[in-house]
Amino acid sequence: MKSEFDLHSFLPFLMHHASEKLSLGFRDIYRDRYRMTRSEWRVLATLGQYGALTATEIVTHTGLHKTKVSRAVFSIEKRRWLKRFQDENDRRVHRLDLTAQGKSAFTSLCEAGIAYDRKVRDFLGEDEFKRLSDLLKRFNDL
Amino acid sequence: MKSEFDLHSFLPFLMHHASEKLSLGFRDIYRDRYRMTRSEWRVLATLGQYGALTATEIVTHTGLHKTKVSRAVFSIEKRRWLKRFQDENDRRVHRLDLTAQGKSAFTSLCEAGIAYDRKVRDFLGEDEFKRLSDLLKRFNDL
DNA sequence: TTGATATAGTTACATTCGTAACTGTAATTT
DNA sequence: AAATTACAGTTACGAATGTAACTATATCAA
Repeated sequence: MKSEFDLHSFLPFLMHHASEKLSLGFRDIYRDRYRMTRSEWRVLATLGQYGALTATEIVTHTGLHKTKVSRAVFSIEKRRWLKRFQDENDRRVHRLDLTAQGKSAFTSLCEAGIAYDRKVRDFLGEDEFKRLSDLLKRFNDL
Repeated sequence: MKSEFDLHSFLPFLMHHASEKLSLGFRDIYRDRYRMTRSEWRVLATLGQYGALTATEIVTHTGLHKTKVSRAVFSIEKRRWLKRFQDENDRRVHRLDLTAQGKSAFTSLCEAGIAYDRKVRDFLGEDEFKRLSDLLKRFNDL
């Protein structure tokens, strides 16, 4: 009814759509190539990038819920893509470290990620791409 | 490991985070005020904005999966916020129309939406806000 | 020290989700 | 008109999710 409100111009709606489009485009890759979920991909990417971490550190890096991390770690472990090492000083903690297989999957997906990134960059244009990235980063402070 | 890939600069990741931040900020409002889910809010907003529609039309407008629409319509109907009218020419189809209660909930959430929009606009600045909206719209063509 | 509190990580449970299969109706082909 | 195909919408089912409760360990306070 009347009112100045328009769902299609509402930023949360707009943002969600763009985000889904973008996420799903890349999800097809890790899903088809390795049958991975998004949580699994993120955990793999974080471990690949930073080396051995604890589950809590992965939560901090990714913003994933700790139960998602717990489950993702479990299923990555089942594939033998990572190993746990109990921390000697604090026995609650496990260091999680990618195996050679895990690293090689990570490398393969990194390449795909870089290619995907290039595709999006070409689509938006270099300047706009940069502008968008910067704008999105500001939301961390919202 | 080496490689130029950085998850925190990866656009799908960046976008997802910004999107979640933004969506959840507004979700708190319709969730706390009416115990609604995101799908329900979107269906309500679409019917509120466009008047009576069929489920399929709602799918087209919102991009929601048809099962989500089906379920959201069912639960909005249960609250007596909408009524169904069977189409006379095509008995597969139902026109969905908000009741007075539904309209008043829509109006109330519209106001909240406009206020939220203003908040985000103030945060980003008018120019940046506009720029971001335009950039996001481009993803429809990706 | 012991008792209380905090933290790392997992698990149980109820809810939500997406895929695919289904029901009922309409449109098209033979 | 009968058979086939297409479409609107719902439902069944398995997978994924979030909340809250839990286990085990560590830290802090009395």
